[in-house]
Amino acid sequence: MSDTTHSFNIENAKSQMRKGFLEFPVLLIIGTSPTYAPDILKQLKEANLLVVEGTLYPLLSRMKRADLVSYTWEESKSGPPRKMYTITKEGKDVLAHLEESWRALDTSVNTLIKQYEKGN
Amino acid sequence: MSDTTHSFNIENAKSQMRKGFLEFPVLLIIGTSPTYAPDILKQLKEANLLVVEGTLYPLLSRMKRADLVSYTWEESKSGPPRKMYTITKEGKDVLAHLEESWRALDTSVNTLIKQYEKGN
DNA sequence: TAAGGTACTTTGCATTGCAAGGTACCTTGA
DNA sequence: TCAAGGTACCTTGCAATGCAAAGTACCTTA
Repeated sequence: MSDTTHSFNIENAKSQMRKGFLEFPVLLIIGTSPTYAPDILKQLKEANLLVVEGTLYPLLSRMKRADLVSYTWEESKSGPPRKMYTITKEGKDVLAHLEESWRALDTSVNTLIKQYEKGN
Repeated sequence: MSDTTHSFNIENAKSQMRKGFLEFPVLLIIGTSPTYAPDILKQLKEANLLVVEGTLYPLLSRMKRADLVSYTWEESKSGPPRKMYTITKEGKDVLAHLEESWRALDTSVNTLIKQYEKGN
């Protein structure tokens, strides 16, 4: 019930998968290994999922607010301190649902593509 | 250059793939065979891509405005006339780009998933 | 000819993505 | 030592999407 107050409601994971797509890859990256924003941007870029600061920072804030991730400040040898993000237990649960939704979407779309190509 | 005036600019097909995802499956459906809105809704539902009228109709209008689809009125034996949508030449071109973007996205995400699962 | 089904449209809101601009910390080298 | 440049984080304002809900209009049929 308390889930309805924020946007990471598991029940509409499928809807979320379409509306706000980026939380999925970002959560995957943080889930793989704790990181901070500029590194996430770099990884997204390497994966050909271009995202910019103005998109990522608000997204991270939302995920923090929804308790999908947590962060600790960590000193750097080359500049100001970094917010190192780590996935939470709840984040892992949501991630599992997002992954399921992704696979369903993947299957659906690829089916539509096959139908399209069958007709030339 | 005139492409920048509407939202189906091929150059940001990749960005579009994330922001407005639905145009891709809808264009696939219309491209496979001419149809009208309620039938598109039915096909999307069968593909587990739930969409509602309030989303689909404006999307169809946008695609019409961008010349990705055209329509003709067609009489029905069970109610008011229908707007039968057909994909245009330009629509097929855009669809090819969207498909390419989709495959890239598909690969990227599945790579991130594998990396995540490798670390447990 | 009224009732109900089918089809299309519009309005208003919440949310996302992004460009652009801003703040603050830290290192380095002149 | 302190200015310059790099790194990191944050915010604001706009355009666009997704959706619920309400509305219009056509057509069949009982």
